[in-house]
Amino acid sequence: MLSNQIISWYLQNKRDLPWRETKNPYQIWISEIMLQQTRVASAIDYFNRFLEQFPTISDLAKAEEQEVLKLWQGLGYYSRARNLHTAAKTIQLEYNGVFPDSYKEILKLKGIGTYTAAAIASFAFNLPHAAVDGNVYRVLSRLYGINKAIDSTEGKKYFQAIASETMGNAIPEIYNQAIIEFGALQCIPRNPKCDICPLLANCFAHNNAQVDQFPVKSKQIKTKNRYFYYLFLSCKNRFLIEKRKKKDIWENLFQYPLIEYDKPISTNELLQTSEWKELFGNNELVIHSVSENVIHKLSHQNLHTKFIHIEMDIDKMKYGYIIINHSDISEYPFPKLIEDHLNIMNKNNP
DNA sequence: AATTCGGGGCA
DNA sequence: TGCCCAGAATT
Repeated sequence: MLSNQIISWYLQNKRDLPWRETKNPYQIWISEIMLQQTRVASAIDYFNRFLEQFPTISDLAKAEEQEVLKLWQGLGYYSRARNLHTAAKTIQLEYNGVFPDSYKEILKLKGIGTYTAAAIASFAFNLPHAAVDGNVYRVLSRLYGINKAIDSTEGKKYFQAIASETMGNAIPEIYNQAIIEFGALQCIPRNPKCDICPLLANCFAHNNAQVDQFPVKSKQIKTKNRYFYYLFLSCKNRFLIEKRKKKDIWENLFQYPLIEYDKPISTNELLQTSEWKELFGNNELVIHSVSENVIHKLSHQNLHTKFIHIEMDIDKMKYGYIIINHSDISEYPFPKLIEDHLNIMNKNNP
């Protein structure tokens, strides 16, 4: 039986991962959120730090969002951290602090979709729900030669049904881990290890020399270019930041005052913009330096960025910005782009 | 149904 | 460089 073959492979090849040492639904929940669109290797340190600072649901629910985001700094997809915090407060209020133990209730929580609900339900409570993630799409599509697009509504529904069938009566908590691990280590995206695959004889993709044709995706990503001019306004050990509040990248993270333009412009042109004039008025300032163009690449955006280092009396800046000391950086969550610049400034001026 | 949300690893 | 990663929410 297929599920037994996969489980057998798993028991011989599985990795030791911190979230596999617990049945605590809270800890499993944290791991699953962190692992959304994120590699295992990237998540491990974040997982350990997070549980050290927030050992229980109650600790997380009582925290400030800013603390949660700070722990998430660098991991990306920050709505995960905001939703995690929201859901912790929901569990505290509506479930008396006890993590819900049914798929239906788990699915209601903010930031938990069908995959994560099935994962938690099976890993923590051994409930029979097939968890279908990117690994499972890849394994099943190759095994059965399924050419339905995994990013279409029809495809998702179809794969969910096939996944449930394939799971059969296998032990959910083990089977789900097994097929996911199989996809992560054995049936990997490029150059899968078919030469040592236990499912080789029954694999449609391999038997038809189409391993690189699965899974099928319909949409393709297109990237936009944005042009950021970050103003590093410093005076001795202090500088200005602001909180990003719009529904855009990095919501509720902090950054330097920003002038964004729809096309690249020179520093001289920047000085003529209405944004610049609005910002500084007649204040005296000295442009200490202008950085090289830093291209920060996100999945859907290329951020062409320059850091303008300006020395001035920052107490004369208009209301709306936060003046912080360099020693207080650890209290504010910053995007990687800003974090990198802060590290450079810190290295040059310790 | 299509778009948007980070950042890193790898051939 | 392009693709993908233990996806979900929003439009």
